[in-house]
Amino acid sequence: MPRTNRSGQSARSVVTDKREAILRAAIKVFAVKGYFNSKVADIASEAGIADGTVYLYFKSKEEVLHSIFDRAMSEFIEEGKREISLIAAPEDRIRKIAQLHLEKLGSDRDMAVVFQVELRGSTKFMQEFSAAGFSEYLDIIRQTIEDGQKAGAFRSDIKPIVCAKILYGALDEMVTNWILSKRSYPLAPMADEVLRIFFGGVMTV
Amino acid sequence: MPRTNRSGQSARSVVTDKREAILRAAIKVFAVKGYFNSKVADIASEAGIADGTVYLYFKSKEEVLHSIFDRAMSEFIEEGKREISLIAAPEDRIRKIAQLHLEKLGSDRDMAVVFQVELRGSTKFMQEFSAAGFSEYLDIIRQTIEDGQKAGAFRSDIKPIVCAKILYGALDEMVTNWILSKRSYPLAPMADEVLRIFFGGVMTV
DNA sequence: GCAAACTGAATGATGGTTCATTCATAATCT
DNA sequence: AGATTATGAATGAACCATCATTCAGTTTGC
Repeated sequence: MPRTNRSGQSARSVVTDKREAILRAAIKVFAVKGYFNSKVADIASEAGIADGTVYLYFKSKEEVLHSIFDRAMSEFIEEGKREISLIAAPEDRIRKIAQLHLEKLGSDRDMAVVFQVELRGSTKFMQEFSAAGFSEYLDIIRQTIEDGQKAGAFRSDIKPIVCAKILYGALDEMVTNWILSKRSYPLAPMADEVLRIFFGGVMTV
Repeated sequence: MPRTNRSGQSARSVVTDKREAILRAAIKVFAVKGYFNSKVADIASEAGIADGTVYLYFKSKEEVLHSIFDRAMSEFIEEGKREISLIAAPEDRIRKIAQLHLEKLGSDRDMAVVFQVELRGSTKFMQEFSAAGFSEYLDIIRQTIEDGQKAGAFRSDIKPIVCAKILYGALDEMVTNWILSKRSYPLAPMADEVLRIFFGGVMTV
């Protein structure tokens, strides 16, 4: 039962709303039960619609999962690029990336679970995701490191791409641990700890 | 058809062999198709036995996956502890851990895929795995860092546990990238690159 | 009143698990 | 030693619960 549009709200926005509702419901259901253990009926029920309605908006259960990734990733990349363009120093850019990464995932636990867990549930998904947004993200980090090397801020005896993977891996592990932790704590502040080691290393000077 | 026991080899070793065969087959099948997309029939076929035989050695498909983790992880931890006990300096111990981590996973791609991908396919598995071996592994790293801090080799303004997660996360990302990469390259040498940054940081001094 | 949106029961494929049966080998008997 | 019986590992066809997907009918919006 589409929401009555008192004003000029057209069918277009209703469609968007329902699509949105299905995606939100799917994120929640996937986060709790896992992709393979989630039934389409679960998603429909969570969204308060009939099973068949899901298929009016998505071709298949798998497409629902894909849509979740695509939307979240392109939003994230877009915001990231925008924020970064406002910052000059590579060092500060890296700091902003780390903060954004942890803020975004730390502010939506269900989404974080889907990203950290479901995305990695099959090499197939990982390959597809990798092709889609992940490699672009990694490349932004890589490029920033490279700029930092040219500017003399970062050591030049390390490969930028390896460096980018290390930072990503460290952040990623913070998120995974945060998800699995029984205790509840804010994720974003971990960025500082990660950066302190990433920038300065663990050895005493 | 049990192998004839010319000597004192009893049924015991036959049982172990077949269990082993099933586990090896499962690792291969899971690595290629993913846990949820693998049929028990696939595993049986790969092992050259009948479907039902799998259930003579394992309670369920899920127990097969669990056994893979348990065995591999306890072997790895055991070997790690042994090797580390021979080394005195915390810095060298960390180096050895990183090398072992990448050597082990780099020497068995199928096993690596199962560990990097299937293990993370559901929060349930992750929780169980976490309880089992992962937290012990992380704790070994943590303890080593702590020793290093006491010995004055590592900075004391960083939490050992966070530090351990960062190292683990970085190594883990190396493995994941190695798995997904189309190119084939040796994984173990990446340890040096990771350690250079982990120890010294990326900033110019 | 008709087109679009929605419903949810029915369908059909899938695949984990079971179990009646087979058969090679070991144990026992003569 | 040879014949007979017992054992239990192995088999694989069949069972049946589980969903993803479909579609004929209903409701809603204009």
